[in-house]
Amino acid sequence: MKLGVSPDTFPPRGHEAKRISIVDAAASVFCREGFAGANIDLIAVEAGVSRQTVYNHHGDKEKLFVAVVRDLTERCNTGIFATISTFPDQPRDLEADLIGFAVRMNRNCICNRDGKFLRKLIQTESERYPELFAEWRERGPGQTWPALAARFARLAYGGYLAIDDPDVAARQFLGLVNAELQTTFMLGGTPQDEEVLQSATNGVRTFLRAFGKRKAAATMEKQSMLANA
Amino acid sequence: MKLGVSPDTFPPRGHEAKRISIVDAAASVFCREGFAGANIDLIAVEAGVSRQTVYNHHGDKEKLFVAVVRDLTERCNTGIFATISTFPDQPRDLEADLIGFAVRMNRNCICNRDGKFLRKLIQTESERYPELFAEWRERGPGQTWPALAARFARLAYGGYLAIDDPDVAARQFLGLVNAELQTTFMLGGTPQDEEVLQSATNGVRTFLRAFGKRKAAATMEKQSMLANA
DNA sequence: ACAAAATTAGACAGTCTTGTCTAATTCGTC
DNA sequence: GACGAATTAGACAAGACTGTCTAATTTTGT
Repeated sequence: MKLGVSPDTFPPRGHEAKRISIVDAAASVFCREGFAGANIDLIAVEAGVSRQTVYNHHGDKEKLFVAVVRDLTERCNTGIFATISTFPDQPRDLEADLIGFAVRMNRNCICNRDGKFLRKLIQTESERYPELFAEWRERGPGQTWPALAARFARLAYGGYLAIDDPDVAARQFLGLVNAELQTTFMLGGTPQDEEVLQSATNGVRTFLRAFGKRKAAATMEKQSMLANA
Repeated sequence: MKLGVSPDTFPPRGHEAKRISIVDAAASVFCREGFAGANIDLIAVEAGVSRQTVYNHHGDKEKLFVAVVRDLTERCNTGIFATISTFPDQPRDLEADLIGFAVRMNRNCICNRDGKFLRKLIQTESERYPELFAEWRERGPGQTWPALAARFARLAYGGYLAIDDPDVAARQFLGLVNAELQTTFMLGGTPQDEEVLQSATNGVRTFLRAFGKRKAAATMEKQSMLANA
């Protein structure tokens, strides 16, 4: 039932541990019930602390909500940048490497607990906290899209892809790679590994049909490497 | 503030008019506040009826919610099928026609009032009403995706596109065409006409680079000639 | 082991909401 | 115009939740 840090039977020890446990439980409850439906008592129980401790740490429900979104944004950003750092700059097998990257992106950033929660909170409550989610937009997509676009630009510069606008290409890449998961995402579900792989494979193939250079560069490089060996 | 049918100052006349007015107001309030936060009094005021009338028509909050989702699903489906019927089966200018279709799809089905509301309700409350949204999945995407895929299949059969799997192509088409609107959608916003057109244009161009026949064939021929040289 | 700080359980007032009920009023239709 | 059905305003009980307070207990640092 409870995900992550704190089973109720083992109350978290230490000030910081409690803070994290509260934020985690709050994320879960806010997601399930929405801001209005979220019950502080339930959050407290789920975090394994008393209600008063929740108030001691975070003031009131609204401040707690803000803390949750900030925390999730930060953690998701970390994950996304970590994943972007695994982007195949010098691909051995472009198709396979891009599929692998797409799958990692999905599993580690979009389908994991933090990603699901943050996405749902954004969708659900963005109109109630415009400033908060404007902040998210800057620190989240505002940082990650350019980072990803830069990697595609490098791939194009290296002769692996024929791309006009790396920003557009980056967005289209993710759009393609997630094309078959949209309904599942809408319903808040988590796709099976198999579906993720399938969608990524189809997406990358289409992406390469549009932007690939017919493997000429890669093939020739591989051949020259073989020749050198 | 209020969209659509009933300004409070002109109470809706007639039984059916009231029912519609209530469902419309409820859709709006459920979206803004979430199920738990939605206030029946507010729905009544916004619908221009008394609270008791809401209960007379729909029983209780939960039944009202179900009625809202069913109504929105129905109306959205109608709109989507109407738009699909404008799909360019015998395109004059394939790129322009597909862009036009994509823009219509966005404006009439995704960005309009019903589309926005239904999407938000699905995202927000699907976990609370699994059966209801399973029903939506069947009657909505379950009907519309095959219909769209069939049009792409016809286009391929007519020699305009080189498509392996029309279902995949249909999903990738929408994924591409909306690729640049994702963040706006997440935040519940409505993109400007200009952004919709931009995203559709970029998306269709990429789609045709991947699946277009004449150009693709020509390009591939040129590339293979270069590779052979 | 001791003192300060943090945490706990529980009570509490105040507020809000849902769904029902009633009596008065308005609407649609003949 | 008159009758029955629909609608309205308002009161109401029952329940839920937030945020505060207190007194007792536990944890932490020294």
